[in-house]
Amino acid sequence: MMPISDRLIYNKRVFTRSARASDKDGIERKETVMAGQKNKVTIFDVAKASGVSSSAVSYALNNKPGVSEATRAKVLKVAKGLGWRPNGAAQALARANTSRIGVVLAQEARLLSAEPYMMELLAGLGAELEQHDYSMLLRFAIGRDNEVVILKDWIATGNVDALLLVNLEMDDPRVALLNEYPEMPALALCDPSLSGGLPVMRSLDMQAVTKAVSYLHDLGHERIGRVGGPESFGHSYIRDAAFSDAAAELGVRYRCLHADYTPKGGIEATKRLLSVNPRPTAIIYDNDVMAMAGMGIAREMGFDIPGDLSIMAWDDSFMCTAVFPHLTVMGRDIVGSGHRAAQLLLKLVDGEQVGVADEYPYELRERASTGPAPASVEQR
Amino acid sequence: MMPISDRLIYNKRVFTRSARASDKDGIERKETVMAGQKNKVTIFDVAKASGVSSSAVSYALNNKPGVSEATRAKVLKVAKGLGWRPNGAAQALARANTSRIGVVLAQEARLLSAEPYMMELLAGLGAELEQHDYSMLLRFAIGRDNEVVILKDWIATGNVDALLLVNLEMDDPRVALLNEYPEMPALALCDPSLSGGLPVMRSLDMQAVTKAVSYLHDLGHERIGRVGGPESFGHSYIRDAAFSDAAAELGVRYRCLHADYTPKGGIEATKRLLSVNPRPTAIIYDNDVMAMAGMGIAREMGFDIPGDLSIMAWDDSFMCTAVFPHLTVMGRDIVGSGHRAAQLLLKLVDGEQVGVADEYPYELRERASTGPAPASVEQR
DNA sequence: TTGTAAGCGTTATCAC
DNA sequence: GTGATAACGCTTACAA
Repeated sequence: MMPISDRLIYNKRVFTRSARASDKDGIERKETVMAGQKNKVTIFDVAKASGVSSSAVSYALNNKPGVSEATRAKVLKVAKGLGWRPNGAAQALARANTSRIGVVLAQEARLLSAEPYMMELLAGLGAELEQHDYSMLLRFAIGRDNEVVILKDWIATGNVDALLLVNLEMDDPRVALLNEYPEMPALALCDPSLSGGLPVMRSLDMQAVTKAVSYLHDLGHERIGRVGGPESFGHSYIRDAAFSDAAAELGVRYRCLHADYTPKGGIEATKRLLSVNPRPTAIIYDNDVMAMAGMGIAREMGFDIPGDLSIMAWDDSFMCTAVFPHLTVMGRDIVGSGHRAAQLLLKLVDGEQVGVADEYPYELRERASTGPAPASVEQR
Repeated sequence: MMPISDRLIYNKRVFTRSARASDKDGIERKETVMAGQKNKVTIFDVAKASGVSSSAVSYALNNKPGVSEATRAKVLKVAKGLGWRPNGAAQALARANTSRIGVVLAQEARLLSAEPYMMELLAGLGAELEQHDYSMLLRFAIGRDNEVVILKDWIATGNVDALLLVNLEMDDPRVALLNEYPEMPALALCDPSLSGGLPVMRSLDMQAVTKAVSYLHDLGHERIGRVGGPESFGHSYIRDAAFSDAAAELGVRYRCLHADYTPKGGIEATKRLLSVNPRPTAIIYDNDVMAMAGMGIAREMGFDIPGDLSIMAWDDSFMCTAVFPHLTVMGRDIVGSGHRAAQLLLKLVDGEQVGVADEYPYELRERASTGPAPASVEQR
C-alpha cells in the first residue's frame, strides 16, 4: 500500500514542486540556474499566492469563463505582483501553437541589403505581428535546397504556426512541399499563376507596367528598354510578359535584358541597350541599384538625363531621392503590404480561407529622371 | 483500490497514448488536426517501432551515451524512416532552452532599409546561427519603451536563449535591464564605455577615424566636415569624439553636424557645411544615403567632385559603386561581424565569458569621390 | 545497457 | 465556480 499512495502524492504537482524547491539540492538546482530563467514564477506560484487552483489561474489569466470575477481579479493582481509571464515553451506545447511566423530568406546578404523591398516588408510584417503578440522566426538559407530543408524542419518540429514564402521562382519546390502539408498555413508572395493553389498575396505588377509604359508613351517614347532581375525570379518573368503586352498594345518597341540586381549588372545591361541603333529613349530598371548605376553610366557616356534618356526604377527607396536627378519610380507601400501579409497569415492560422489578396497598388512617383523623348536620337 | 490502480495505469504514457489513438474519436481528434501538425511522429512511435523504450530513443537521437551502438543505429534508422523530428516546444520545455537568439529592431522601416548595416549584420548572424541549428527571433519595436517591454517579455517567458542588442544609446535602458537579469546572456554591439559591463562586440571606429582623417590630410585637406547620425546614437557620439581628437592631432579643422540618415538631412547638413567661409574641402558622411545626397547637392551647387570637394562615406554598400563618381568609403566586413556576433552569443549561451570582442576592422576603399584638396577655395 | 517514470509549465477536461 | 489531474513531447535520474 505505501508505495502506491506515496506515488500518488508524488504525482501531485504541488508536492513535487515544493519537494524540489526545498529537499533536493546541488546538481538539479545548479542546472536550473544554468538554464537561464531566474524568475521562474509559474502558474502554481500564482495559484498558491492567490489561494486558488492552477486551473482557476489559467482561466483567469487567459480571460476564459470558468472563474468568478472576484477570483479573476485577485489572480490577475497576484500574477502581476509576482511578475508572472507564461512560459513560452510550455504554452506552445500545451496549445500546440507557437505564436511565431516563419520566414526563410535565401538571397545573398549584399543583395538583401541592396534591395529595400525585403527589409521594408519584414518591418511591416513584424510591426503587425507585434500587435497580435506574434514573433517572426527568421532563417537565412544557403541556397534553394537548404531553404526546403528548413521549411521541412519547421513543419515537422512545429516551430512556427505559419510560413511566409517570398521570392518564388517558377516551379518552386516550396509550393510542392506546402501542398504536401496542407495543415501548415502558408502565404506566398507571388503571382497566383506560380503558387500552385496556395494562398497568395500578389503584387499588382500588371497595372503598374501598363501605367509605366503609357506614361512614357505619353511623353513620346517609342523605344523602351528594360533591365529586369534574374529570369528565374517569378516576378521578373511576370513583369516581362506584362511589358511585352503593354508595349505591343501601344505600338512601342520594347527590349528587355536580365541582370543580377548589382551595379555591375545594371551598367553592362545599360551599355548593351544603348549600343543598338536606334537606341531606346527610356529605360526601366527592376531595382534602384541598377537604375542608379545605369543612370550613372549613361551620363558618363555623354547622355543627358532626362534630356536624351529617361530613367525609371521599380520600387522606391531613400536612394531614389538621394541621387540627382531624383529617380522617377513606380513605388508602392511595401511596409503596408507587410502589414497586410501579417493579417493574412494570422487569418490562415485561425483556419480562415484567404485565396488571392492584393498588395498595395503601385503609384507613379514622377521625379526628375524622366522627361519628353528627344526629338532625334543619335548614338554615342 | 480499483480507482487507485486505474489511475496508476492511466498515468503511464504508453497506455494513455494508445487509448487516445484508437478509443476516443471526434472532438479530440479534430482538435489535434486543427492544431497543425499532421505528422505527429513522436519519440514513442519511434520507440515502439524499434522495440525499445523512449529513453533509449532519446539517448540515441541525441548522441548521448546510454545505448548500445546496435540499438542506436536501429533507432536512428527507424526515426529517419518515420520522418521523426523533435517537437520544438517539448524540447524547449524539457531542456529549458530554445535554440533561439532574440533581436529587437527599434528603427523606422525606411531607415532600416536605407542602412545596409542591419540587413548585412542579420544575414551574417543568421547564417552562422544556421550552422548551429539556432534561429533568430525578430521583433520590431515601436519606440524605445516598447523595446524594453519586449525584452522583458522574452526574459520572463524564456522565449530566447540570448539577446543581441543593437544601436545602443547613451544610458540605454536595455543595459540596466540586462544587468538586472544576469542569467540572460546578452551581447551589445557598441563601445565598451556604453555597455555597463555587458559583453560587447565593438566596432573599431577609432582606428577607422584616424585612418580616414590622415588619408584626407595626406591629400592636403585641412578643413574637414562631417555629417554624423543622430546624436543620441552611441556610435555617432563615439565617432564624433574620435574625429575631434584625430583632427586636433593633425592640425586639421573639423566641424560636425548631425542629421537623421535621410537624403533630406544629408542635403541640409551639406548646404550648411558649405556655406561657411572658408568651407571644408572634404566631407565625411555617416551613411551612404547622406553621402550620395550630399554629393548630389554639392554638384548641383556647382562643385566638382572630387576636384573641388572630396566625399567619403562610412560603411559600404552596392550604392557606393552605383553612383558616379564611385564613393570612397571606410568599409568593413559587416556580414563577417554578424557571423562573429553569432559565435559570441553561442559562447554566452554555453556559459563562457566573452568580455570585449572586436568587429572586423574597417578598411579604406579608395574610389573616385576623393582626391587632392583644391589649391584655392572659393564659395558658390 | 535497458526501461520506467518524474519533471518541464502550461491548457483543458472532468468530476464535484 | 472550483479543484484535481491528464495531456502536450521531450529529457534525464534512477531502478532494474
